[in-house]
Amino acid sequence: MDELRAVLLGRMKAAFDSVEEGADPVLRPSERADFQANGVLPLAKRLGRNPSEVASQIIVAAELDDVCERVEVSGRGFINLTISERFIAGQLSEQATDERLGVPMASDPEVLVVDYSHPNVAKEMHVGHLRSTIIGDALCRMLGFAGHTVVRENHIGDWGTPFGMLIEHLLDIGEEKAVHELSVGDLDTFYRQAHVSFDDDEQFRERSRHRVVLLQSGDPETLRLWRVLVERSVRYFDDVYSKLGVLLTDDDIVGESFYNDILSDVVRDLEAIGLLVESEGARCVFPLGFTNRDGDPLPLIVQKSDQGFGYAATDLAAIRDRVGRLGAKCIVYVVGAPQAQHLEMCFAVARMAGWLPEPVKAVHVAFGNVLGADRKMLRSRSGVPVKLVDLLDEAVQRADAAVTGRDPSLAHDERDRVAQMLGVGAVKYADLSTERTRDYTFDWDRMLAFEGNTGPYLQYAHARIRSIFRRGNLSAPSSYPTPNLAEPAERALGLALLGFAGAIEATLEQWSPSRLCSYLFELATAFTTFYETCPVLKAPPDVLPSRVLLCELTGRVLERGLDLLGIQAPDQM
RNA sequence: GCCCUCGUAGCUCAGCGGAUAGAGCGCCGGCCUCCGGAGCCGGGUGCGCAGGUUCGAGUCCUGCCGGGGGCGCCA
Repeated sequence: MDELRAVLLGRMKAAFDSVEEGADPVLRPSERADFQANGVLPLAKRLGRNPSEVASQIIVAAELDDVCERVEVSGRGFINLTISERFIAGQLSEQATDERLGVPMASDPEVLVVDYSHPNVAKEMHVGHLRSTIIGDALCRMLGFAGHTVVRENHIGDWGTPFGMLIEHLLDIGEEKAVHELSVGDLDTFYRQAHVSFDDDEQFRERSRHRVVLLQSGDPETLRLWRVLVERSVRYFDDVYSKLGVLLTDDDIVGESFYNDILSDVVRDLEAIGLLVESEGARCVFPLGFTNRDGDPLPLIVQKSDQGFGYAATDLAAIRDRVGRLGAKCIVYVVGAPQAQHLEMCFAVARMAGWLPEPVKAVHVAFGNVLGADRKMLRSRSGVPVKLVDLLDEAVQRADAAVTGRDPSLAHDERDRVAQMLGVGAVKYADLSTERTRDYTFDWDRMLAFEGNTGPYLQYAHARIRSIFRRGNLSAPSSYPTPNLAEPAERALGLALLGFAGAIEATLEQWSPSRLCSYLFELATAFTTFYETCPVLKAPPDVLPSRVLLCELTGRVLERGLDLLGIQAPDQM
């Protein structure tokens, strides 16, 4: 199905081509009409011609009679386009019968690897993991919906020197107690105590170092203890993921340890290519364009002076594996902004080594911090980072309080379910709706508000639609009429509905779920205006089916849109 | 010191080189015999500063100011 914007763009492009091959129409939404083409001015400038004359020529060439009811040149050469009601209505009929709601499948489906969440074994998940996990989740959902093959990879921290300390601590408190602590999700205590011992006890430090050696040399008992830590932690992560409602499963876990066996190959191959340089005892690659504070070349340390492998080695191995074994055409890293330089260096080295050959892309989807009311990194009263589970539990609790009493007809278990959807949805939406590169301030009252650009507002709009269907004893129509858009609110809602595909496209282009959030908010706003001015159940018989269609379609777009963000939409709330 | 990033209304945030820079919250004023008032309509002072590129700059470039981050063996 041809989406409205795509049709317009096609016509305009052809018309611009007829004046100058390849000229960009610069088609944009307009406040003065439905769309405007801004490309005339630069084109006329290049050709040294009169803008309004060029505009007229383009309008004739575009042949928009079946799409637009009004096409006019205004200002110094803008082309304003007003879509005809008939065309909008026709597009809506198509969208309504389309299971994909007008969203086209990608014309060039690719294999994409998305690296996100990556918690550390035996370490608490905090709000820092929240952003990576839900932004990554939303992107995976949208990429999949767009028809791409998405490989989710959860690169958990399951290897490295801290494991000497963690295993020794496990032995000190006893395996049974350790398993218990990890099982009930008390990872903070476990990790902190291990660290305290490491800091205070020279003997413990010595044992830890020795344990690292045992681990790396494959000592069976040490490996068994290591597995206990990993398995227990993974179970805990699963609990959090299930609370959060994200797609990640155990099958997506590709931890750092997965690459152990090929790290030496990475180093060997870098050496064979001649990229490896020994510096201060470490084996490094110096990619061009990176300097340290003295202006000297900055190394990517692949193998440390103690012969251990740095995380750069693991990251390089992962790139090679993802391109080579998985056939990735694009690798997406949903990782905090501070790692920008490290990732760029890894990408640069991988390119030099030929492990990231030209058409293959590597993208850093960076994000900012979650701040508390004091504008600093969100922390609990005691000053430690907030546990993700605590955050989610509180969200559900607050949502439950908000729902209680609002709708007495809800049964208790149903209310619990709704509180779950609202609370978790509110947290996710608050995060996703902020442009990801910015820091954002965490504020319970705002994110759980039922007004404004919030999760609950969108869920509410959806629930109202369902309510109409319940009250009117309506079911989803089996065939769709051509909608009547005589009322301005009907027309505006219709146009908003047709923007769904474009919103998803923009989101993926910029790897920024906030684009889809903005769209859904606009759609919900357009719906509420429609809802206020256009009665549905009490509508005259000739427009009733049309309004039912608009409601039904809006409900589906909202539900699908929220779903692509990883947010559930209850039928009542 | 160098590099990255952010700076938009009282607050929280949108703005893909285009016309008079938009929402939400809060504040003020309207609207309901009406499908869920958790609503709708109206009301406004703002792009950190200074240059530059452009027919046109919140958007691109340079410098400065301010917040955050990074800058060799933690991941």
